[in-house]
Amino acid sequence: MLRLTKRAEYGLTALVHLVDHSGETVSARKISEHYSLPHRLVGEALKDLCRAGFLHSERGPAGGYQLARQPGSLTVGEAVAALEGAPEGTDCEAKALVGLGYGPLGDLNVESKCLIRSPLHKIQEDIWRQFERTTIQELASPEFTLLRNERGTLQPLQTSA
Amino acid sequence: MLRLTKRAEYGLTALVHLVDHSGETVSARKISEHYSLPHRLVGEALKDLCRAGFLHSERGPAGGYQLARQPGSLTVGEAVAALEGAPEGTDCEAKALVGLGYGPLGDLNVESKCLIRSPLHKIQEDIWRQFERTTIQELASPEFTLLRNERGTLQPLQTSA
DNA sequence: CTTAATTGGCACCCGATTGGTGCTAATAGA
DNA sequence: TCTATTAGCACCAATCGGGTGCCAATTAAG
Repeated sequence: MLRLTKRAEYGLTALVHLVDHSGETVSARKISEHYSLPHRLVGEALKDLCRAGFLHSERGPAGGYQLARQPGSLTVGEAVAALEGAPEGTDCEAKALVGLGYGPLGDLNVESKCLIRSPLHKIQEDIWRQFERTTIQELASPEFTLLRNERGTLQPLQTSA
Repeated sequence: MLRLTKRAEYGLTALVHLVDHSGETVSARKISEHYSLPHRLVGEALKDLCRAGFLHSERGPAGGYQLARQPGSLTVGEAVAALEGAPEGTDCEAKALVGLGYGPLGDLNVESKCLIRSPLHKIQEDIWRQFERTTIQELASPEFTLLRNERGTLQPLQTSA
């Protein structure tokens, strides 16, 4: 539960590989063979990342993919969103709309249920904030992450907040 | 993606209701009707929570459920674990074991893939830490949560760390 | 020019998971 | 006795995710 899809896992793995091989043009087959993953799915994930503009692609026998952005500026959140789609709002939001009169169910006091919405929504937001705070640079070089951990795992970055 | 199951959603909703009606014995049917949810599934969720020891149950026409623990000491993580099962480790862990020689695939350099494991695992742990830091008391009374937010959303609790 | 290896873009299948229900006990109040 | 509840399953149907098939477009190498 609360797990990432294989598509996201493969995509992040490929991103890490591309970070470790910056400048090279690496094919989906190379990546899949290197990590012993189904090469077709790795290809699909790479297509997603390419469609999102995170990668450059070249066709042909010497083709492959290359990072189009700096590893430190591409976040896990962006990548996961491109690989799995944007986080869907809880359907409780829809019911909140119903409670506000946008639906056919008027007299049900559904709104009281949605007392639960905001805290759960907050948790979801915290999760995503975590994703958006982690860059693929940190994925590729764990020591980078370890440094940040010494300062406090969940500490907000001082620049923004 | 990264969503909770309906079972967990209904269970948390029921817990919030029981917090708001502390001392009363409320039946699954009452809760389901109040929030217009499928009463059988609400019942299943309540059974789970009861099996986990979070609720007291009484049978018979006047039966129902009651909180067995203080709302401030029952965390969302505990409830979700009881409703959805414990968080399964990434199968990348299994592959890490393979990389260490516990499996039939020896020469694949799978371990390099698992460079991605620790950061992703860390993210998963952060998510769970978030769940275990949030109590159903906070779910039931959002203003409680708001107070905590003013002190910094992701700040570790000072008691433990 | 031909061939091969790649990306691009779908459609599709199959197995697992999930939402939801049926059924039958056990309990207990009216 | 009757009824409304919890307890514990088994089961079904729909959705979703992992994975594959297929074909077109591109491009390097022969």
